[in-house]
Amino acid sequence: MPELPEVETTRRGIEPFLHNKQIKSVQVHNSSLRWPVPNTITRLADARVQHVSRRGKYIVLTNKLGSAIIHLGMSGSLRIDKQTIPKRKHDHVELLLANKHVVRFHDPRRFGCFLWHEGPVEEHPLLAKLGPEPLANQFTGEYLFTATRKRNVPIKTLIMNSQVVVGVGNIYASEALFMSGIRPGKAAKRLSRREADALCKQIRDVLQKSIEKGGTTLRDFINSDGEPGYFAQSLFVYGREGEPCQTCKTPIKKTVMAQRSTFYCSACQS
DNA sequence: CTAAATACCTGATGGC
DNA sequence: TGCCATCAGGTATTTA
Repeated sequence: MPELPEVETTRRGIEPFLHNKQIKSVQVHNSSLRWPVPNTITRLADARVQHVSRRGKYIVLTNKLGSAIIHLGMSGSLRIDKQTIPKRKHDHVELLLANKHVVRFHDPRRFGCFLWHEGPVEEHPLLAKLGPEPLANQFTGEYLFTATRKRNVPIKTLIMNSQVVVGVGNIYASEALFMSGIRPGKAAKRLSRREADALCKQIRDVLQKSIEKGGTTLRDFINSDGEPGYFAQSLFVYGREGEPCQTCKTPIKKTVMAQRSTFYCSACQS
């Protein structure tokens, strides 16, 4: 599921149920996620949740003892259920709340994680080396231009590198490059300053607009209210191989880059 | 240092 | 209907 807009949509969905709330208990049904869920995760229930935050695609739940670091991987979701609703297959972790609700972490492929860290969460190894947030002021055309210098990787691969900028996943990488008129396979170091400016702006715009619309739905994304999102219909190139470009009618091409499907218009993008 | 390959896992889909 | 191959929104880690 998760591109950054879905993660932010999820964060906003669970925040009202967790902010300043006391979790009654943490129940781990299957600890074999990408890394084992530690036994210390129960400390999440030992003090009120002070913050429900996000860094890149990581959702962070913080109390005075430490932080839960949650990632949804490829197929994960967090949702709010009534405790009377039976948990489903692949509901690996549950946070039982006082008000008869439960937060359920669901992840069929188990590429996600649910870790516990004590001390400043930004110092956790998974977070320490992350690049800027795409919607933060530090993410500028100048920054992106500098980051592309001497880099021979395809620009699509570069913008998906979380050490350069966080939160740009496979869907929105293709979309932002289309909106910028830049071919995904172009070597990063060949970008002009003007192209870097445009790409920065389009990354910000596509993510911001998607967050506003509540996230893209593909396959099994369920937002925290249990309702699917509804943004897939406004993608321009992703998943549209062979369909006419909405700008020039040229059929959209599909290629593979760093083992990921990549879509672009050979006429509009250079 | 960079870049590419590999690893983790289940489920949906399409061809035969 | 069943079986098999292929693909899927992520990213840390290993290898070159």
